[in-house]
Amino acid sequence: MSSIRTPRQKRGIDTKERITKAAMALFAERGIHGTTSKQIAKKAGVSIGSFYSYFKNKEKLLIEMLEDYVENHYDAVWQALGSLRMETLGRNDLRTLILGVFNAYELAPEFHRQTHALRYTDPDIKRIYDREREREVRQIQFLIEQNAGHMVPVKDSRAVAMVIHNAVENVAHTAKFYGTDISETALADALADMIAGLLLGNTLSAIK
Amino acid sequence: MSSIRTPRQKRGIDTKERITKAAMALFAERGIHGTTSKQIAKKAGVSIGSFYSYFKNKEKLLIEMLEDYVENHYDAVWQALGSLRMETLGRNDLRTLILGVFNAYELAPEFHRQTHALRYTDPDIKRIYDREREREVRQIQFLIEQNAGHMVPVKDSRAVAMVIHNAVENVAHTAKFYGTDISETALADALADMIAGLLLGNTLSAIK
Amino acid sequence: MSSIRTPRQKRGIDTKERITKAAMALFAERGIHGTTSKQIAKKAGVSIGSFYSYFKNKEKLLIEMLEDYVENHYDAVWQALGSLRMETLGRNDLRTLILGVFNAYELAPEFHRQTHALRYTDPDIKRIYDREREREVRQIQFLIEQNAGHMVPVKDSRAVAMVIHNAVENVAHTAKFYGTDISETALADALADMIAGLLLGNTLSAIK
Amino acid sequence: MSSIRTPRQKRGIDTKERITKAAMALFAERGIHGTTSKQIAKKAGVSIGSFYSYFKNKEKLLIEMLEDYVENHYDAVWQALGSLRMETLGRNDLRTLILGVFNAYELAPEFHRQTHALRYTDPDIKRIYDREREREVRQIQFLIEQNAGHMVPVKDSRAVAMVIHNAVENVAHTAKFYGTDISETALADALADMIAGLLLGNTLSAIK
DNA sequence: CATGAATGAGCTTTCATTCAT
DNA sequence: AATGAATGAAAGCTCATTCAT
Repeated sequence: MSSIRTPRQKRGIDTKERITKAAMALFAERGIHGTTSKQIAKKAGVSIGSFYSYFKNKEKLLIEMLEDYVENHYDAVWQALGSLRMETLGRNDLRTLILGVFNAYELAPEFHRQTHALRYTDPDIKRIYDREREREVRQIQFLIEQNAGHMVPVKDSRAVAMVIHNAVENVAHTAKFYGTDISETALADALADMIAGLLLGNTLSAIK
Repeated sequence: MSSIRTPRQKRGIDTKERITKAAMALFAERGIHGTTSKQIAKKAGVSIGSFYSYFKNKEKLLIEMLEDYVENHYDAVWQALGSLRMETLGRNDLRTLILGVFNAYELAPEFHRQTHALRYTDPDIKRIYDREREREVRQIQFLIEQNAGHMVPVKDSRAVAMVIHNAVENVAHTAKFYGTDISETALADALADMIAGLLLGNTLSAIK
Repeated sequence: MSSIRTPRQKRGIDTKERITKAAMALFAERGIHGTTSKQIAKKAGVSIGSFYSYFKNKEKLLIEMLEDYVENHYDAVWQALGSLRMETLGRNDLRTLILGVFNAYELAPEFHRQTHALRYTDPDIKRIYDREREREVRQIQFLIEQNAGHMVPVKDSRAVAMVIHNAVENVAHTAKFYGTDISETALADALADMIAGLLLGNTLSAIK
Repeated sequence: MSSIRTPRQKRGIDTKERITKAAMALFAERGIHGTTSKQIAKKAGVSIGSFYSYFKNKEKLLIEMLEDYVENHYDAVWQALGSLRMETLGRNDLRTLILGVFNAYELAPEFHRQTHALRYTDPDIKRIYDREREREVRQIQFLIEQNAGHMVPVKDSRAVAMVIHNAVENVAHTAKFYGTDISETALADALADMIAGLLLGNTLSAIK
């Protein structure tokens, strides 16, 4: 019966958004597992019944929020790309890109952290993050292949792209989630050197 | 008060071990959050009362198991190190080390995956993994500094060590937790190239 | 969070009352400590979830019930007062008042007995009974002071009021809770004589 | 089987006493319900198995302790009596006796408070306190009857004795358990006046 | 005799979800 | 459409007591 409502009018859209906003705030504040559907409904100023007419269940709400989020995160990650000219791509451009990635985590760090935890555990969430990873790896791979002429030749561009992606992602997590006494710029420098060493065969920047 | 039993006799040690074994199996099978203390006790063939006389609560059991585990994991990660001579450390030695790290994940992959998820969420677990990371980063940093003579000079050895650690860790997670169509050896090759590019300034191996 | 429901509609009020009634019956039957929240819910024909949406916990239920009860008990204790004229207050009026107090215990003797036991032990319950005692002592003190003209002068009217209160209370407990072979009227007579001896300086009644 | 040990040798007596002492301290500290048999055994430096070979169960321990205690309490209550000459018993002697009763509560006030709470609830404890009350009431009644010549004649000496006992007991509880801003001496004065008014027909003391 | 490991019934409480109004 | 009262499975944990060693 009770089919899930897909809001078409303004009021419905507002309500759905209010729920999403409330959930985002509460997830950040007390964790996903620590937040109950009642709390979300209350914070959104909506009855629990309404909540369940907009979202089949808590899990579906989370999935929907996450799909939205990764879209935005992806855009934020790659927005710096537009301003770079590939033919002259150098170690400092890598550094800029990396800092752009770090920045993208400011969008909703707690939500990212919380959901990424579930990637190890929840198959639906894993699927979303895996799909996202695939997109980013392909993007990196595309860049490598497009610029093969200016770079050290690469045996397995997909493996290389994956390794670069994983390195950047985990260093971003260290910087943004786990914390470290090392500064973000120092991390970005080392990371840029490492990737430059691989792709550009040029480690002079590290020597400087 | 509720003094936790520290078993001294054979029987007590057996019991504690049986609980730990049962927990390990169940955590892998249905996840940490999906496993109840009653289930663990039942699988261990022990009363729930016994469970709670050996462990203050589920959390404490987990912590104790994890402390044990990371110790073993650390040993497994670095065991390949003994057979290497630093003066001649080359790209292929890095590759061997990396495959050794991948291998260390076979110890208890599901347990590692499940607990690492909680690193984002549970402060006690975060502390353990952070401590472990520190240990490994220091080890890498030590290697870098010891072999400074044979390597490309490095500006900030701690940041470099952290970046290398993060890269290897996340690629291992991709290989062992998230899954990918890329083979482990291809990943290890790309990773070895990347680190060699940074430290050895020598990417010919990638070109071969 | 776990916002406790304050029922506004008929259904909710019914439910809350059903819980209260069931609790009252079970407390009398098997004691407060011997009654579980599940039993109460079951007897009230309500789910355990409902129980906990009306009362934060068993303790809070008890407190709410007790606050209600002492209010009614107080009214019952003093209702006989209205018909007395102070200027002519005599030993027999005291006797009437005392029997009125005894009677007030018929409201819910088991509940009174059970909760009064906790006065020695539970701070919240102690607070309620202490507040009630204060109210009654003030009432007695007021009567003494209002009628100072017709009475033996009293040095410390508050101490005297407390002593009278305590005497009447404990004799009522003997009559209603602990039991004795002495009849209630005999106790009331002795008590009236004692108080009359103190306030009216007139113990002839005892001789009669 | 496991019949309860009645210790005849010194060591056994010591052990039993150590358990009793430990229980007394813990009952005072955390309440009777808040104390577990394990805690008692631990504090007594005895195994839980030993505990149960000296006492059939926690309840029996409590009963045994209480029987002992009321004996001592009774002695303490009446010790002031020896020094009084009945023929000349006056209001101030009553006051002295009352202060003696108050004092007797210093023996183990928390234990008295805790156990007296159970009088309303636990039949075995009720029996002990009822028996004790009977003893004291008889003692008072005896005094009244012995001194009938010097006193206002009394209709029902048993009822009078009960009323006096109840008054004194409850005022002692107010002073020692519930607490009040009225001083103990003020309470004793008012109480002495009240009893004197009943027995001695003499309230001049109150007037001074 | 002493020990303390083991037992397990039973308690309180939470929360995702449903459905009558 | 919106509401929120009602549900109940299920979790974590305690503690008096027993009995094999």
